[in-house]
Amino acid sequence: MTGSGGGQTIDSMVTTDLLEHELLRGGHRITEPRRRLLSSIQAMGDHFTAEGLAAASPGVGRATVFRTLKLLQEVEAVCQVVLDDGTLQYRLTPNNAGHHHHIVCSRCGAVNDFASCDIQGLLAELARRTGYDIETHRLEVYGRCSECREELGRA
Amino acid sequence: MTGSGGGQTIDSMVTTDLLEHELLRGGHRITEPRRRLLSSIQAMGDHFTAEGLAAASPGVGRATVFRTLKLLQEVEAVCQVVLDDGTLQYRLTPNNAGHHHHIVCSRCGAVNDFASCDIQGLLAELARRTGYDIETHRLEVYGRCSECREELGRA
DNA sequence: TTCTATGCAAATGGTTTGCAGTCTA
DNA sequence: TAGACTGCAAACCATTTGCATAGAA
Repeated sequence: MTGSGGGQTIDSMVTTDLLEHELLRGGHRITEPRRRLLSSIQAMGDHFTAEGLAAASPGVGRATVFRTLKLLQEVEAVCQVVLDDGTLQYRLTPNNAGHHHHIVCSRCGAVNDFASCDIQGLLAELARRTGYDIETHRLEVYGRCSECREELGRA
Repeated sequence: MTGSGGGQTIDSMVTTDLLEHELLRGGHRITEPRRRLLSSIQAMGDHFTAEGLAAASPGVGRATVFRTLKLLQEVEAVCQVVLDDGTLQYRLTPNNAGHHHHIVCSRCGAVNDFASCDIQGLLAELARRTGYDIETHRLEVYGRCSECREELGRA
């Protein structure tokens, strides 16, 4: 269950391997606690909190959780998701995708990504109007995922 | 200096009055500490931090700063700005504008608003593709304001 | 063996809460 | 006067840091 072979889907195996690979590429070591964290991360699916990750990885110190999380961010293996209420969640970066955004379910917390950045036009005009040299942007979309909509509809 | 008459511009006076008005409309009282905070807020211009507001309002307790800040947010008189690094800033809501976004200078921290939400098309397609019922979104743009660009260019 | 990574616990930064006293409407 | 508001200090929560130890290369 915690190993990297088990009954996992090919996707999750690849994901874990990718994570380890990213760490190695960044010049970091693959240690037991890190392996456990990576495993927990992919077991938790599309989104997780630092707190949840710590809870799902007993025996791993809190500091290590945060240190590893920061490492994974540097290596761009995971990214932060800003929730509606300002809370932070984390998410596996999809296939090392570079720039992308999140659409978050405000009920169940599910996170999906989208890369289509049709705001380039908007940004260009914004740059023209404000005189800014635009570097980046942060776009998070909030709503109800289809599952939650169904559940609510039934209730 | 702390009063509402002083050498202030008409704009800032109006702003302060608007703030007081919003508080009243929300069923809240206008007290001395609050008056001081409102005054500090408009004196600080387009953006400020809780910390800065507290510093600019000596004699007003930290708790009151945060309580008032929360109040002003509820009344939609000020809004939060998420900085590049995840830090929070606050900003006067421009003319009670409803939905709007921020463009933040990553060097000097200046904040400007823009309301042009040309992402409706993007959001619509996103809704279609993901099955989400989209409620809101958060868009923050980061870059260098024209002044900072000039300064850097000169250096 | 060397140097990175870990765990613990204490420190931190930012924000919130409890409470008795103060002030506004 | 009644109840909202305040200041203080303590409580909180999430994250970070110091340090001695354990582990990977």
